[in-house]
Amino acid sequence: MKIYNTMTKAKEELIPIDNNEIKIYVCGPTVYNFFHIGNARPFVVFDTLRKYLAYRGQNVKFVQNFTDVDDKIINKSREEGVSANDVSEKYIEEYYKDAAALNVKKADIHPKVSEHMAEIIDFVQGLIDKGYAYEIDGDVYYRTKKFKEYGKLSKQKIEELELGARIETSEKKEDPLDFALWKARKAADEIAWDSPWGMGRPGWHIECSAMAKKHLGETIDIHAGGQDLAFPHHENEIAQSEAENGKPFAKYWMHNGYITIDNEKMSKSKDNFFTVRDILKEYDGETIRFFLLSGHYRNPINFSDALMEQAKSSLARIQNARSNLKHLIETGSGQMSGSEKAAYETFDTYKDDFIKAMDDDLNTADAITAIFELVTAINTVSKNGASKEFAASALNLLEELTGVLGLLQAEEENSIDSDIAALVEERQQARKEKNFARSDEIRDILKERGITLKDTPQGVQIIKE
RNA sequence: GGCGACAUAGCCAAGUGGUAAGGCAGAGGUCUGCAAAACCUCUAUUCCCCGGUUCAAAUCCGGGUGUCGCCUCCA
Repeated sequence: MKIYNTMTKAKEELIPIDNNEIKIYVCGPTVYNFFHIGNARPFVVFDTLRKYLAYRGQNVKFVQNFTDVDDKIINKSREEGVSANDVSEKYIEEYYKDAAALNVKKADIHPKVSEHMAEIIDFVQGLIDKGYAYEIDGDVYYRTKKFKEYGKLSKQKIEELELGARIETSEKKEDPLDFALWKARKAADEIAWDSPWGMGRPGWHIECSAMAKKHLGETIDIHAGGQDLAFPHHENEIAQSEAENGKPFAKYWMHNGYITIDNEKMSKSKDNFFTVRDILKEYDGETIRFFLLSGHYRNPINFSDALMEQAKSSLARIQNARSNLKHLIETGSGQMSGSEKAAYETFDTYKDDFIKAMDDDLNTADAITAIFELVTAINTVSKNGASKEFAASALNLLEELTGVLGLLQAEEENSIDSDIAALVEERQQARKEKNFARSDEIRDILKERGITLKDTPQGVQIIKE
Protein backbone atom coordinates (compact mmCIF):
# COMPACT_ATOMS: atom_id res chain seq x y z
CA MET A 1 0.00 0.00 0.00
CA LYS A 2 0.97 3.61 -0.31
CA ILE A 3 1.01 6.05 2.56
CA TYR A 4 1.68 9.75 2.67
CA ASN A 5 4.98 10.46 4.36
CA THR A 6 5.12 13.87 5.98
CA MET A 7 8.90 13.77 5.81
CA THR A 8 9.01 13.55 2.02
CA LYS A 9 5.63 15.18 1.39
CA ALA A 10 4.70 12.39 -0.98
CA LYS A 11 2.79 9.15 -1.09
CA GLU A 12 5.26 6.30 -0.83
CA GLU A 13 5.01 2.56 -1.12
CA LEU A 14 5.02 1.15 2.40
CA ILE A 15 7.95 -1.25 2.56
CA PRO A 16 8.67 -2.61 6.03
CA ILE A 17 12.26 -2.53 7.18
CA ASP A 18 11.82 -6.03 8.51
CA ASN A 19 9.49 -7.94 6.30
CA ASN A 20 8.31 -10.08 9.19
CA GLU A 21 7.03 -7.25 11.32
CA ILE A 22 6.04 -3.66 10.76
CA LYS A 23 6.72 -1.41 13.71
CA ILE A 24 4.36 1.43 14.48
CA TYR A 25 4.60 4.01 17.23
CA VAL A 26 1.68 6.33 17.86
CA CYS A 27 1.81 9.22 20.30
CA GLY A 28 -0.78 8.50 22.95
CA PRO A 29 -2.69 10.67 25.36
CA THR A 30 -1.50 12.69 28.31
CA VAL A 31 -3.72 11.19 30.94
CA TYR A 32 -5.16 14.05 32.92
CA ASN A 33 -8.68 14.07 31.50
CA PHE A 34 -11.15 12.13 29.40
CA PHE A 35 -10.01 12.27 25.82
CA HIS A 36 -11.92 14.39 23.34
CA ILE A 37 -13.07 13.62 19.83
CA GLY A 38 -9.97 15.31 18.44
CA ASN A 39 -7.75 13.04 20.48
CA ALA A 40 -9.83 10.12 19.34
CA ARG A 41 -9.04 10.67 15.70
CA PRO A 42 -5.47 9.35 15.68
CA PHE A 43 -6.50 6.46 17.92
CA VAL A 44 -9.20 5.42 15.47
CA VAL A 45 -7.28 6.22 12.29
CA PHE A 46 -4.11 4.38 13.23
CA ASP A 47 -6.07 1.53 14.76
CA THR A 48 -7.68 1.23 11.34
CA LEU A 49 -4.26 1.26 9.68
CA ARG A 50 -3.20 -1.50 12.00
CA LYS A 51 -6.31 -3.56 11.31
CA TYR A 52 -5.91 -3.11 7.59
CA LEU A 53 -2.25 -4.17 7.61
CA ALA A 54 -3.22 -7.24 9.61
CA TYR A 55 -6.04 -7.93 7.16
CA ARG A 56 -3.47 -7.86 4.37
CA GLY A 57 -1.38 -10.39 6.20
CA GLN A 58 1.20 -8.14 7.82
CA ASN A 59 2.49 -8.72 11.30
CA VAL A 60 2.27 -5.45 13.15
CA LYS A 61 3.88 -4.43 16.39
CA PHE A 62 1.89 -1.49 17.61
CA VAL A 63 3.02 0.75 20.45
CA GLN A 64 1.07 3.67 21.86
CA ASN A 65 2.34 5.40 24.97
CA PHE A 66 0.64 6.96 27.94
CA THR A 67 2.17 10.24 29.01
CA ASP A 68 1.63 9.87 32.73
CA VAL A 69 4.26 12.38 33.87
CA ASP A 70 3.44 15.91 32.89
CA ASP A 71 2.80 19.41 34.23
CA LYS A 72 -0.88 19.16 33.44
CA ILE A 73 -1.16 16.01 35.52
CA ILE A 74 0.63 17.70 38.38
CA ASN A 75 -1.75 20.63 38.15
CA LYS A 76 -4.73 18.34 38.14
CA SER A 77 -3.46 16.45 41.15
CA ARG A 78 -3.13 19.73 43.04
CA GLU A 79 -6.63 20.81 42.06
CA GLU A 80 -8.11 17.53 43.20
CA GLY A 81 -5.86 16.98 46.18
CA VAL A 82 -4.80 13.52 45.06
CA SER A 83 -1.47 12.16 43.92
CA ALA A 84 -0.28 12.57 40.35
CA ASN A 85 -0.22 8.84 40.08
CA ASP A 86 -3.88 8.59 41.10
CA VAL A 87 -4.78 11.07 38.38
CA SER A 88 -2.90 9.25 35.64
CA GLU A 89 -4.04 5.79 36.70
CA LYS A 90 -7.64 6.94 36.73
CA TYR A 91 -7.51 8.42 33.25
CA ILE A 92 -5.66 5.44 31.84
CA GLU A 93 -8.60 3.32 32.95
CA GLU A 94 -11.01 5.81 31.42
CA TYR A 95 -8.99 5.78 28.21
CA TYR A 96 -9.46 2.05 27.90
CA LYS A 97 -13.20 2.36 28.38
CA ASP A 98 -13.68 5.00 25.71
CA ALA A 99 -11.22 3.35 23.34
CA ALA A 100 -13.15 0.09 23.68
CA ALA A 101 -16.39 1.91 22.88
CA LEU A 102 -14.76 3.11 19.67
CA ASN A 103 -13.58 -0.43 18.86
CA VAL A 104 -9.97 0.66 19.21
CA LYS A 105 -7.94 -2.41 20.01
CA LYS A 106 -5.38 -2.24 22.78
CA ALA A 107 -1.87 -1.68 21.52
CA ASP A 108 0.61 -4.53 21.81
CA ILE A 109 2.37 -2.34 24.32
CA HIS A 110 1.12 0.76 26.13
CA PRO A 111 4.32 2.01 27.76
CA LYS A 112 4.13 4.57 30.54
CA VAL A 113 6.70 7.26 31.10
CA SER A 114 6.77 6.56 34.83
CA GLU A 115 7.96 3.03 34.12
CA HIS A 116 10.80 4.08 31.84
CA MET A 117 12.85 6.42 33.98
CA ALA A 118 16.01 4.36 33.68
CA GLU A 119 15.82 4.36 29.88
CA ILE A 120 15.04 8.05 29.77
CA ILE A 121 17.91 8.96 32.08
CA ASP A 122 20.30 6.82 30.04
CA PHE A 123 19.09 8.51 26.89
CA VAL A 124 19.61 11.98 28.31
CA GLN A 125 23.03 11.04 29.62
CA GLY A 126 23.94 9.70 26.21
CA LEU A 127 23.03 13.02 24.62
CA ILE A 128 25.12 14.89 27.20
CA ASP A 129 28.05 12.58 26.53
CA LYS A 130 27.80 13.24 22.82
CA GLY A 131 27.67 16.98 23.32
CA TYR A 132 24.04 17.31 22.23
CA ALA A 133 22.83 18.30 25.66
CA TYR A 134 23.97 20.25 28.68
CA GLU A 135 22.94 20.54 32.30
CA ILE A 136 22.28 23.77 34.14
CA ASP A 137 21.01 23.87 37.72
CA GLY A 138 19.43 20.46 37.52
CA ASP A 139 17.78 21.11 34.15
CA VAL A 140 19.07 19.43 31.02
CA TYR A 141 18.56 21.04 27.62
CA TYR A 142 19.02 19.84 24.09
CA ARG A 143 21.48 21.87 22.04
CA THR A 144 19.19 22.31 19.06
CA LYS A 145 21.63 24.01 16.75
CA LYS A 146 24.07 21.15 17.03
CA PHE A 147 21.62 18.91 15.19
CA LYS A 148 22.18 20.06 11.63
CA GLU A 149 18.98 18.61 10.23
CA TYR A 150 16.72 20.27 12.77
CA GLY A 151 13.51 21.27 11.02
CA LYS A 152 13.61 18.60 8.35
CA LEU A 153 10.20 17.17 9.22
CA SER A 154 8.28 20.40 9.56
CA LYS A 155 10.34 22.19 6.89
CA GLN A 156 11.13 24.95 9.30
CA LYS A 157 14.33 26.84 8.85
CA ILE A 158 16.14 27.32 12.08
CA GLU A 159 16.71 31.01 11.33
CA GLU A 160 13.01 31.50 10.82
CA LEU A 161 12.23 29.78 14.08
CA GLU A 162 14.52 32.19 15.80
CA LEU A 163 12.56 35.10 14.39
CA GLY A 164 9.38 33.72 15.85
CA ALA A 165 8.67 36.04 18.71
CA ARG A 166 6.82 33.53 20.77
CA ILE A 167 9.58 31.19 21.77
CA GLU A 168 9.87 31.02 25.49
CA THR A 169 13.09 32.64 26.54
CA SER A 170 15.05 31.56 29.51
CA GLU A 171 18.22 33.09 30.79
CA LYS A 172 19.43 29.64 31.61
CA LYS A 173 19.38 28.18 28.14
CA GLU A 174 22.26 28.68 25.78
CA ASP A 175 19.82 29.34 23.00
CA PRO A 176 16.09 30.07 22.95
CA LEU A 177 15.51 27.13 20.62
CA ASP A 178 16.94 24.61 23.06
CA PHE A 179 14.30 22.45 24.69
CA ALA A 180 14.16 20.62 28.01
CA LEU A 181 15.13 16.99 28.29
CA TRP A 182 15.01 16.96 32.06
CA LYS A 183 13.37 19.42 34.42
CA ALA A 184 14.56 19.94 37.96
CA ARG A 185 11.89 19.69 40.64
CA LYS A 186 10.69 23.14 41.63
CA ALA A 187 8.32 22.35 44.47
CA ALA A 188 8.31 19.63 47.07
CA ASP A 189 4.92 18.29 46.02
CA GLU A 190 6.00 17.67 42.43
CA ILE A 191 6.45 14.08 41.47
CA ALA A 192 10.15 13.50 40.83
CA TRP A 193 12.81 10.87 40.26
CA ASP A 194 16.42 10.77 41.24
CA SER A 195 18.89 11.38 38.44
CA PRO A 196 22.52 12.35 37.88
CA TRP A 197 21.25 15.95 37.77
CA GLY A 198 19.24 15.76 40.97
CA MET A 199 15.54 15.18 41.58
CA GLY A 200 13.40 15.96 38.60
CA ARG A 201 11.29 14.65 35.74
CA PRO A 202 11.68 14.19 32.02
CA GLY A 203 10.69 16.78 29.44
CA TRP A 204 7.87 15.99 27.10
CA HIS A 205 9.76 14.90 23.98
CA ILE A 206 12.35 12.55 25.43
CA GLU A 207 9.84 9.94 26.56
CA CYS A 208 8.79 8.97 23.05
CA SER A 209 12.38 8.68 21.88
CA ALA A 210 13.28 6.48 24.81
CA MET A 211 10.18 4.29 24.75
CA ALA A 212 10.19 3.84 21.00
CA LYS A 213 13.80 2.74 21.19
CA LYS A 214 13.16 0.31 23.99
CA HIS A 215 10.11 -1.35 22.48
CA LEU A 216 10.67 -1.01 18.75
CA GLY A 217 14.37 -0.41 18.25
CA GLU A 218 16.42 2.43 16.87
CA THR A 219 14.60 2.75 13.57
CA ILE A 220 10.88 2.20 13.37
CA ASP A 221 8.67 1.92 10.32
CA ILE A 222 5.85 4.33 11.03
CA HIS A 223 5.65 7.08 13.57
CA ALA A 224 2.21 8.63 13.74
CA GLY A 225 0.20 11.24 15.56
CA GLY A 226 -1.82 14.39 15.14
CA GLN A 227 -0.67 17.13 12.84
CA ASP A 228 -0.01 19.45 15.73
CA LEU A 229 2.68 17.11 16.99
CA ALA A 230 4.81 17.46 13.88
CA PHE A 231 6.34 20.57 15.35
CA PRO A 232 7.88 20.71 17.81
CA HIS A 233 7.24 17.27 19.31
CA HIS A 234 8.21 15.01 16.44
CA GLU A 235 10.93 17.34 15.25
CA ASN A 236 12.47 17.14 18.69
CA GLU A 237 12.11 13.39 18.83
CA ILE A 238 14.05 13.16 15.59
CA ALA A 239 16.76 15.42 16.95
CA GLN A 240 17.06 13.33 20.10
CA SER A 241 16.87 9.89 18.57
CA GLU A 242 19.03 10.47 15.54
CA ALA A 243 21.69 12.25 17.58
CA GLU A 244 21.74 9.44 20.12
CA ASN A 245 21.39 6.45 17.80
CA GLY A 246 23.10 7.75 14.69
CA LYS A 247 20.31 6.21 12.60
CA PRO A 248 17.09 7.42 11.02
CA PHE A 249 14.36 7.46 13.65
CA ALA A 250 11.36 6.57 11.51
CA LYS A 251 10.99 5.60 7.89
CA TYR A 252 7.49 7.05 7.52
CA TRP A 253 5.76 9.85 9.37
CA MET A 254 1.97 9.97 9.32
CA HIS A 255 -0.09 12.86 10.64
CA ASN A 256 -3.84 13.09 10.86
CA GLY A 257 -5.80 16.31 10.38
CA TYR A 258 -7.74 18.09 13.06
CA ILE A 259 -11.28 17.92 14.22
CA THR A 260 -12.77 21.39 14.10
CA ILE A 261 -15.70 23.09 15.77
CA ASP A 262 -17.26 25.77 13.62
CA ASN A 263 -14.21 25.38 11.43
CA GLU A 264 -11.78 26.09 14.22
CA LYS A 265 -9.41 23.58 15.67
CA MET A 266 -10.76 21.76 18.67
CA SER A 267 -8.34 21.96 21.54
CA LYS A 268 -8.27 21.84 25.25
CA SER A 269 -6.81 25.31 25.49
CA LYS A 270 -9.60 26.79 23.38
CA ASP A 271 -12.13 25.00 25.53
CA ASN A 272 -14.20 24.11 22.48
CA PHE A 273 -13.83 20.37 22.83
CA PHE A 274 -16.27 17.52 23.26
CA THR A 275 -15.12 14.47 25.14
CA VAL A 276 -15.86 11.08 23.72
CA ARG A 277 -17.39 10.21 27.07
CA ASP A 278 -20.00 12.92 26.59
CA ILE A 279 -20.67 12.15 22.94
CA LEU A 280 -21.28 8.53 23.89
CA LYS A 281 -24.33 9.67 25.82
CA GLU A 282 -25.95 10.63 22.51
CA TYR A 283 -24.32 8.36 19.94
CA ASP A 284 -22.83 4.94 20.12
CA GLY A 285 -19.14 4.36 19.62
CA GLU A 286 -19.54 2.93 16.15
CA THR A 287 -21.30 6.05 14.98
CA ILE A 288 -18.39 8.11 16.27
CA ARG A 289 -15.96 5.77 14.59
CA PHE A 290 -17.90 5.92 11.33
CA PHE A 291 -17.93 9.70 11.54
CA LEU A 292 -14.16 9.77 12.00
CA LEU A 293 -13.56 7.45 9.07
CA SER A 294 -16.02 9.07 6.69
CA GLY A 295 -13.43 11.56 5.46
CA HIS A 296 -9.79 11.19 4.58
CA TYR A 297 -7.58 11.14 7.67
CA ARG A 298 -5.38 14.00 6.51
CA ASN A 299 -8.27 16.40 5.95
CA PRO A 300 -9.82 18.38 8.74
CA ILE A 301 -13.33 17.34 9.71
CA ASN A 302 -15.85 19.52 11.38
CA PHE A 303 -17.74 18.14 14.33
CA SER A 304 -21.38 19.02 14.90
CA ASP A 305 -24.61 17.43 15.96
CA ALA A 306 -26.00 17.65 12.43
CA LEU A 307 -22.99 15.79 11.05
CA MET A 308 -23.27 13.14 13.73
CA GLU A 309 -26.90 12.67 12.74
CA GLN A 310 -25.82 12.21 9.14
CA ALA A 311 -23.23 9.67 10.22
CA LYS A 312 -25.83 7.84 12.26
CA SER A 313 -28.25 7.64 9.33
CA SER A 314 -25.52 6.52 6.96
CA LEU A 315 -24.28 3.82 9.28
CA ALA A 316 -27.86 2.66 9.79
CA ARG A 317 -28.03 1.72 6.13
CA ILE A 318 -25.15 -0.70 6.63
CA GLN A 319 -26.53 -1.96 9.93
CA ASN A 320 -29.94 -2.56 8.35
CA ALA A 321 -28.33 -4.63 5.64
CA ARG A 322 -26.76 -6.79 8.29
CA SER A 323 -29.90 -7.30 10.32
CA ASN A 324 -31.93 -7.98 7.19
CA LEU A 325 -29.41 -10.65 6.17
CA LYS A 326 -29.50 -12.17 9.62
CA HIS A 327 -33.27 -12.37 9.40
CA LEU A 328 -33.00 -14.09 6.05
CA ILE A 329 -30.55 -16.57 7.53
CA GLU A 330 -32.91 -17.30 10.42
CA THR A 331 -35.98 -17.72 8.30
CA GLY A 332 -34.52 -18.97 5.03
CA SER A 333 -33.11 -22.16 3.67
CA GLY A 334 -31.48 -23.64 0.63
CA GLN A 335 -28.57 -23.11 -1.67
CA MET A 336 -27.91 -20.14 -3.89
CA SER A 337 -30.00 -19.94 -7.00
CA GLY A 338 -28.32 -19.43 -10.34
CA SER A 339 -29.02 -15.72 -10.35
CA GLU A 340 -27.87 -15.35 -6.77
CA LYS A 341 -24.68 -17.14 -7.60
CA ALA A 342 -24.08 -14.92 -10.61
CA ALA A 343 -24.64 -11.81 -8.50
CA TYR A 344 -22.50 -13.07 -5.67
CA GLU A 345 -19.59 -13.64 -8.00
CA THR A 346 -19.61 -9.97 -8.94
CA PHE A 347 -19.25 -8.96 -5.30
CA ASP A 348 -15.51 -9.44 -5.53
CA THR A 349 -15.35 -6.14 -7.37
CA TYR A 350 -16.50 -4.34 -4.22
CA LYS A 351 -13.85 -6.08 -2.20
CA ASP A 352 -11.27 -5.12 -4.81
CA ASP A 353 -12.46 -1.53 -4.70
CA PHE A 354 -12.26 -1.58 -0.94
CA ILE A 355 -8.68 -2.83 -0.98
CA LYS A 356 -7.70 -0.41 -3.71
CA ALA A 357 -9.05 2.49 -1.67
CA MET A 358 -7.34 1.40 1.52
CA ASP A 359 -4.10 0.82 -0.36
CA ASP A 360 -4.20 4.42 -1.46
CA ASP A 361 -3.08 6.11 1.73
CA LEU A 362 -5.88 4.66 3.81
CA ASN A 363 -8.72 6.21 1.86
CA THR A 364 -11.45 5.14 4.24
CA ALA A 365 -14.01 7.41 2.57
CA ASP A 366 -13.68 5.47 -0.67
CA ALA A 367 -13.54 2.21 1.22
CA ILE A 368 -16.88 3.07 2.81
CA THR A 369 -18.24 3.83 -0.64
CA ALA A 370 -17.29 0.31 -1.70
CA ILE A 371 -19.22 -1.00 1.30
CA PHE A 372 -22.27 1.06 0.36
CA GLU A 373 -22.13 -0.28 -3.16
CA LEU A 374 -21.91 -3.80 -1.79
CA VAL A 375 -24.90 -3.10 0.42
CA THR A 376 -26.95 -1.90 -2.54
CA ALA A 377 -25.96 -4.98 -4.54
CA ILE A 378 -26.90 -7.28 -1.67
CA ASN A 379 -30.22 -5.51 -1.13
CA THR A 380 -31.04 -5.68 -4.80
CA VAL A 381 -30.60 -9.43 -4.84
CA SER A 382 -32.43 -10.05 -1.59
CA LYS A 383 -35.25 -7.52 -1.81
CA ASN A 384 -37.76 -10.30 -2.40
CA GLY A 385 -36.07 -12.83 -0.18
CA ALA A 386 -32.99 -14.91 -0.67
CA SER A 387 -31.60 -18.35 0.00
CA LYS A 388 -29.94 -19.01 3.31
CA GLU A 389 -26.67 -19.70 1.54
CA PHE A 390 -26.73 -16.37 -0.26
CA ALA A 391 -27.62 -14.45 2.87
CA ALA A 392 -24.87 -16.15 4.85
CA SER A 393 -22.27 -15.59 2.15
CA ALA A 394 -23.24 -11.97 1.68
CA LEU A 395 -23.18 -11.34 5.41
CA ASN A 396 -19.79 -12.92 5.63
CA LEU A 397 -18.33 -10.60 3.02
CA LEU A 398 -20.04 -7.54 4.46
CA GLU A 399 -18.68 -8.25 7.92
CA GLU A 400 -15.24 -8.97 6.51
CA LEU A 401 -15.02 -5.46 5.09
CA THR A 402 -16.72 -3.59 7.92
CA GLY A 403 -14.52 -5.48 10.35
CA VAL A 404 -11.39 -3.97 8.83
CA LEU A 405 -12.81 -0.54 9.57
CA GLY A 406 -13.80 -1.61 13.07
CA LEU A 407 -17.50 -1.24 12.27
CA LEU A 408 -20.42 -3.60 12.91
CA GLN A 409 -18.47 -5.14 15.76
CA ALA A 410 -21.20 -5.03 18.37
CA GLU A 411 -23.15 -8.24 18.52
CA GLU A 412 -26.82 -7.64 18.06
CA GLU A 413 -28.98 -8.52 21.00
CA ASN A 414 -31.27 -11.32 19.85
CA SER A 415 -32.78 -12.61 23.03
CA ILE A 416 -36.41 -11.71 23.37
CA ASP A 417 -38.25 -11.58 26.65
CA SER A 418 -41.28 -13.79 26.90
CA ASP A 419 -43.64 -10.87 27.46
CA ILE A 420 -42.41 -9.28 24.26
CA ALA A 421 -42.74 -12.53 22.40
CA ALA A 422 -46.31 -12.72 23.67
CA LEU A 423 -47.09 -9.22 22.43
CA VAL A 424 -45.61 -10.01 19.03
CA GLU A 425 -47.74 -13.12 18.90
CA GLU A 426 -50.84 -11.21 19.91
CA ARG A 427 -50.13 -8.66 17.22
CA GLN A 428 -49.78 -11.36 14.58
CA GLN A 429 -53.17 -12.70 15.63
CA ALA A 430 -54.69 -9.23 15.52
CA ARG A 431 -53.34 -8.69 12.04
CA LYS A 432 -54.79 -11.95 10.93
CA GLU A 433 -58.15 -10.76 12.21
CA LYS A 434 -57.57 -7.39 10.58
CA ASN A 435 -57.70 -5.72 13.96
CA PHE A 436 -55.21 -3.11 12.85
CA ALA A 437 -55.95 -0.73 15.69
CA ARG A 438 -54.68 -3.29 18.19
CA SER A 439 -51.88 -4.34 15.89
CA ASP A 440 -50.58 -0.78 15.56
CA GLU A 441 -51.02 -0.18 19.25
CA ILE A 442 -48.76 -3.11 20.05
CA ARG A 443 -46.22 -1.90 17.54
CA ASP A 444 -46.20 1.50 19.27
CA ILE A 445 -45.87 -0.07 22.70
CA LEU A 446 -42.85 -2.05 21.60
CA LYS A 447 -41.38 0.96 19.85
CA GLU A 448 -41.40 2.76 23.17
CA ARG A 449 -39.41 -0.10 24.59
CA GLY A 450 -36.83 0.24 21.85
CA ILE A 451 -38.11 -2.60 19.72
CA THR A 452 -38.95 -2.12 16.07
CA LEU A 453 -41.13 -4.59 14.23
CA LYS A 454 -40.94 -5.03 10.48
CA ASP A 455 -43.46 -7.16 8.63
CA THR A 456 -41.45 -8.82 5.92
CA PRO A 457 -42.50 -11.53 3.47
CA GLN A 458 -40.35 -13.83 5.61
CA GLY A 459 -42.29 -13.03 8.75
CA VAL A 460 -41.97 -10.44 11.44
CA GLN A 461 -38.47 -9.10 12.01
CA ILE A 462 -37.73 -7.91 15.52
CA ILE A 463 -35.02 -5.28 15.94
CA LYS A 464 -33.78 -4.22 19.33
CA GLU A 465 -31.95 -0.95 19.70
C1' G B 1 7.18 37.56 9.11
C1' G B 2 8.33 32.03 7.93
C1' C B 3 6.09 27.23 6.76
C1' G B 4 1.72 24.53 5.37
C1' A B 5 -3.33 22.74 4.30
C1' C B 6 -7.97 23.39 2.24
C1' A B 7 -12.05 25.58 -1.27
C1' U B 8 -16.65 19.97 -5.46
C1' A B 9 -24.78 19.90 -4.97
C1' G B 10 -29.07 21.91 0.64
C1' C B 11 -25.34 19.06 3.94
C1' C B 12 -21.10 15.50 4.28
C1' A B 13 -17.52 13.67 0.89
C1' A B 14 -14.35 10.84 -3.07
C1' G B 15 -12.10 11.88 -7.50
C1' U B 16 -5.36 14.79 -9.20
C1' G B 17 -5.45 15.04 -17.37
C1' G B 18 -10.32 11.88 -20.67
C1' U B 19 -15.52 14.45 -19.95
C1' A B 20 -18.56 14.89 -11.94
C1' A B 21 -18.31 8.22 -7.08
C1' G B 22 -20.87 7.35 -2.59
C1' G B 23 -23.83 8.83 1.72
C1' C B 24 -27.45 12.11 4.33
C1' A B 25 -31.57 15.26 3.45
C1' G B 26 -35.55 16.16 -0.36
C1' A B 27 -39.32 14.80 -4.54
C1' G B 28 -41.99 10.95 -7.18
C1' G B 29 -42.99 5.68 -7.76
C1' U B 30 -43.02 0.10 -6.33
C1' C B 31 -43.87 -3.13 -2.16
C1' U B 32 -47.06 -2.93 2.65
C1' G B 33 -53.65 -3.16 5.85
C1' C B 34 -50.65 1.10 7.39
C1' A B 35 -45.67 1.35 8.48
C1' A B 36 -40.55 -0.02 8.61
C1' A B 37 -36.75 -1.78 5.63
C1' A B 38 -35.69 -2.25 0.60
C1' C B 39 -35.81 -1.37 -4.68
C1' C B 40 -36.49 2.12 -9.08
C1' U B 41 -36.40 7.30 -10.94
C1' C B 42 -35.12 12.49 -10.18
C1' U B 43 -31.87 16.28 -7.60
C1' A B 44 -23.95 19.92 -9.71
C1' U B 45 -23.69 21.42 -18.15
C1' U B 46 -20.28 21.87 -13.47
C1' C B 47 -15.98 21.55 -9.37
C1' C B 48 -13.94 29.71 -5.35
C1' C B 49 -12.39 33.58 -9.32
C1' C B 50 -9.20 35.18 -13.61
C1' G B 51 -5.66 33.87 -17.12
C1' G B 52 -2.46 29.97 -19.45
C1' U B 53 -0.78 24.87 -21.25
C1' U B 54 -3.43 20.80 -23.87
C1' C B 55 -7.22 17.58 -28.86
C1' A B 56 -8.99 17.31 -23.69
C1' A B 57 -8.42 20.46 -16.96
C1' A B 58 -12.29 19.82 -10.95
C1' U B 59 -7.55 17.69 -11.92
C1' C B 60 -1.29 20.73 -14.56
C1' C B 61 1.00 26.02 -14.48
C1' G B 62 0.68 31.42 -13.10
C1' G B 63 -2.02 35.16 -10.51
C1' G B 64 -5.93 36.39 -7.21
C1' U B 65 -9.80 35.71 -3.22
C1' G B 66 -11.44 33.19 1.06
C1' U B 67 -11.01 29.79 5.29
C1' C B 68 -8.06 27.15 8.61
C1' G B 69 -3.51 25.47 10.89
C1' C B 70 1.78 25.19 12.73
C1' C B 71 5.85 28.42 14.32
C1' U B 72 3.59 28.29 22.37
C1' C B 73 0.76 23.12 25.95
C1' C B 74 -2.25 20.48 22.31
C1' A B 75 -4.21 14.51 18.57
